[in-house]
Amino acid sequence: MKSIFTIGETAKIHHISKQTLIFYDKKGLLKPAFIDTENGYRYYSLEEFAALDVILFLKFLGLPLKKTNSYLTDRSAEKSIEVLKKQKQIVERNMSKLKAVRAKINSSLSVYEDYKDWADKKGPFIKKRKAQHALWLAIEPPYGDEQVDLSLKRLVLFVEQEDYLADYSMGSIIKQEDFLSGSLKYTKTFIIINKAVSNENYFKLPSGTYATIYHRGPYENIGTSYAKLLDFINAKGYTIDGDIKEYLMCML
Amino acid sequence: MKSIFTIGETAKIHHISKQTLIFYDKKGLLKPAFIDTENGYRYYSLEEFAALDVILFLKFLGLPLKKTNSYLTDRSAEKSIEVLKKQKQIVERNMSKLKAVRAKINSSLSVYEDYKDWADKKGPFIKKRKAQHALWLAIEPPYGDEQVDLSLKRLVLFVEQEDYLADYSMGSIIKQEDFLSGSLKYTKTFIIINKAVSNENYFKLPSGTYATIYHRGPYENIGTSYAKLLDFINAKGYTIDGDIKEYLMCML
DNA sequence: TATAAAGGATATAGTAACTATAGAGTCAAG
DNA sequence: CTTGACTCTATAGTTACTATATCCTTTATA
Repeated sequence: MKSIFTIGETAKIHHISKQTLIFYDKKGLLKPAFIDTENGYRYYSLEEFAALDVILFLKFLGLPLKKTNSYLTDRSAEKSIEVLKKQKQIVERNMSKLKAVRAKINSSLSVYEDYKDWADKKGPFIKKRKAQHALWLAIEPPYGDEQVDLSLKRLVLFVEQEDYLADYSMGSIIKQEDFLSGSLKYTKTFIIINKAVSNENYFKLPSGTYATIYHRGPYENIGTSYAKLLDFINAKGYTIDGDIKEYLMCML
Repeated sequence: MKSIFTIGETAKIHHISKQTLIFYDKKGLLKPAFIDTENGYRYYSLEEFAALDVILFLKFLGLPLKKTNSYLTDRSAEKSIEVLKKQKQIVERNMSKLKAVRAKINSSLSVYEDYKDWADKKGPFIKKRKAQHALWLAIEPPYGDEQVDLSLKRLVLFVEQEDYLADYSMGSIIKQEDFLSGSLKYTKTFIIINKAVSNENYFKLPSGTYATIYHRGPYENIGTSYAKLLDFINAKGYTIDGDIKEYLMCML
């Protein structure tokens, strides 16, 4: 049994271009079953199909062609099993990466939907929020913009090599008493991470009901937004539980 | 708040090279927040981090940089949501592709493990097999090698554009009565697919107990393997139920 | 304050894995 | 026997970096 296929058929069946097959031939990755000595036409058989399947498969997994080549040079059941097992691991890794990405998309989406919903209302509103994991860092006196910046930068650099950074969702914290007295003094910064970690600077942003306002425009005017928020809270007769968190939001 | 980071810090944090950042700058994909006019040093802020995150994210999803660029040129919550939703689809698609790949790996692995287990015994053996989906095609008289080839080729070409091709697991069928009378006449070919399809040529290879032998070496000697198989069946007093399936096996 | 290492800049060339195009020969159907 | 689909080789172009060389700037240490 040795069904033969032309280069065009082979390409079509595997959804690749003829040039790619010629390219693989030149690279020694996949030689045709034989070449017609008269006209130089390439002919492929089912054996090459199986090999090509492996090549495209490894390609899908992001393996460089050189490695694929070395895999294919000595073929045996043992080698095949080894390769397949390795691929299995890669697939699992990609799977979990994709899952993480999906989670990230969903969380980003909810933030944006949320923002879009409330953007036009401009005023403060009440929103139930899920608990979030975070790391905090103290801001040094005199609690000015520069100190806030430095603290945020340190936080980012700190979580740098860890893979638990959810996204660049971060901000600063104003103590409840300062907020109530109208003084907007930032004493801590925080950054949202994707899981609880054992670190003395870890804290959990509790789930609950949050009074929220979005501020847009020059940062100097942040005071007016906070004034509105305080008015809103007082008007509704709410009691504040915990410190005030100001999120930094960057458009995509 | 505008923490600034050097190119080195930015690269390190995002696990990419400085050159890549310079490259993105040149391509207009990601300009630094500002450039020091004195020394030409690039400085990045958290806003660029968010954008870079998106870039790397879309890159992970295999989006070409040009498209990423066009996405980033007009930023808005609406646009972000649109992009995120599109990405979500891509992620889902990749997920299901990976799942299919995993299934394929597992099935291939079981075939190879199976083969390895029995390869050295050389003789026939009994094996429980799961049900499989397949498509068959008639072989035209005089049922010679050439006709088998043509039939197999037709099968492959037939399932070409469908995405239900499990792998190139295929072969030919000998009728039970022909096998018992010692005449190895192939009357049908088949190809394994990954699901049931509504096609008149679809059939299900039932789960059950199969007497099996692996044949290696020149194809002309296949007769001796079949003889061994028949002896084995007779010696054990088994009754054959259904026709004989000969699988074509290609090493990876 | 001098100096060396670390980090920054530009510019150019090279790489992987194709893709596109040109120019010419081959095959198969009507 | 022609026409159109298919094949060949060869070369150039593309994408997204990566490597290398050469030089300038900043910063930590002697």
